[in-house]
Amino acid sequence: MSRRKTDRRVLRTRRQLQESLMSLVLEKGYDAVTVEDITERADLGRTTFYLHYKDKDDLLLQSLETVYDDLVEQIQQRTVDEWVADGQGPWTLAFRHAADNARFYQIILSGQGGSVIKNRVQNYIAATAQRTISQLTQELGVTPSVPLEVLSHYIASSLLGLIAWWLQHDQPYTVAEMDAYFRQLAMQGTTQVIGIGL
Amino acid sequence: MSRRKTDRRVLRTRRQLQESLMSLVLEKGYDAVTVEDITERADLGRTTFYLHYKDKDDLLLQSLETVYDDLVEQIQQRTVDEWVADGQGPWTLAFRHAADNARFYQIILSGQGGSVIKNRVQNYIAATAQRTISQLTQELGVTPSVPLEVLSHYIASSLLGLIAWWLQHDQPYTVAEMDAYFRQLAMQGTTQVIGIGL
DNA sequence: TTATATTATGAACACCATGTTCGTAATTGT
DNA sequence: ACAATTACGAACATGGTGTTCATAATATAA
Repeated sequence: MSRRKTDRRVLRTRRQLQESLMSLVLEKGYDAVTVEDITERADLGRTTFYLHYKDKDDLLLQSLETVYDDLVEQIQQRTVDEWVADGQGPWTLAFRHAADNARFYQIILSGQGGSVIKNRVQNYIAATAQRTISQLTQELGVTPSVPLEVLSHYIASSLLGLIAWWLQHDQPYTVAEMDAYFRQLAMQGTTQVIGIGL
Repeated sequence: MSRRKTDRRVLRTRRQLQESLMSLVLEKGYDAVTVEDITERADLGRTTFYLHYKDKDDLLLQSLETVYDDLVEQIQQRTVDEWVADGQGPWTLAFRHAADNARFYQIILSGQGGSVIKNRVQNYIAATAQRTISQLTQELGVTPSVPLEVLSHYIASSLLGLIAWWLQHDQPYTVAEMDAYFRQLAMQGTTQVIGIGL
């Protein structure tokens, strides 16, 4: 007993299902993919799918969590001081990651993709942002004039919104440009960006 | 001949379908509503639905357009000077409109609601913002340091994102507070909001 | 290696929503 | 009143979902 998740079959099955979904999304879009499509490509019985996941959304969300583990590590490895020193922010990595998996996010973020997905990703970003900002303000001993939650969700939605727009228009600007634009908008505000004095 | 859309039956049918959808969404959510639900409540044959709309999304989108006509008029009736003079922006109306139809947008914007809906609304806001900003910069004779499209989509996504968060958390702040927060964030930027000098 | 528990299988099933067809009835504008 | 349009409803084909169950395959622990 107490043989938790060591069973090779389980790991193998889940990995195949995740890979199958990813590749199918790139070919047919998200909505068009059926559970049977997935299991067929994975060389598994359709019944097996429901042995591991509740539905298609469930599979995608768990897959994304796996994917994000890399990103989270990258972000958390750098200290706040380093971000400030670089004059960059965690969003640089976000733009890069999005560009690397452009076709995938183009579909997922289009809204065509699963219904709840985009919101989940946004909440994830917001939570990360909140942690970072909270840490930053404590180190500097300052107090934001806007509730932390409002602040973090503002950043998360604008960042994800820009990324979605950027990808859907086939990246009309480089990663560096988008990073610069976002930095100006988020940090200095639209007033200065537009060119109005104060 | 040339009796375009004057037929009472057509107008009556479409109005009933729209009203039925709206009320059903408030009761069951968006996904849970079926075409039969709609036609049943509207006292119409299911076949009739397909005589007017392609599917559920089609009906919702056309309904929203109707709803937005009011909002657009309100916004366009005020000149840029008036907005600047007030120290407000069109977003004030957006927060108010959202609050007035809170339960509806709570569902629609949750992502649970139709897949493409949220994106459409966002694009609509972005387009409106772009028109407004374009007009503003021409009057003032300034040139933004960020492409207009980037700017407008930044504003649109952050505004809609904040509204969505605000509604999903049952409006933890007043309209006035949210308006003030958004104004600070959008215009002055996060740097000043957080409390970092420059 | 053997025993036992776990997992994969595939056929079958019930279910439900979708979108279309077609002949008929009702209503409308002229 | 007449011709055109629209609403009707029953029927049908389609297709995906999620579940059940008996059976086979496979992994783990002893």
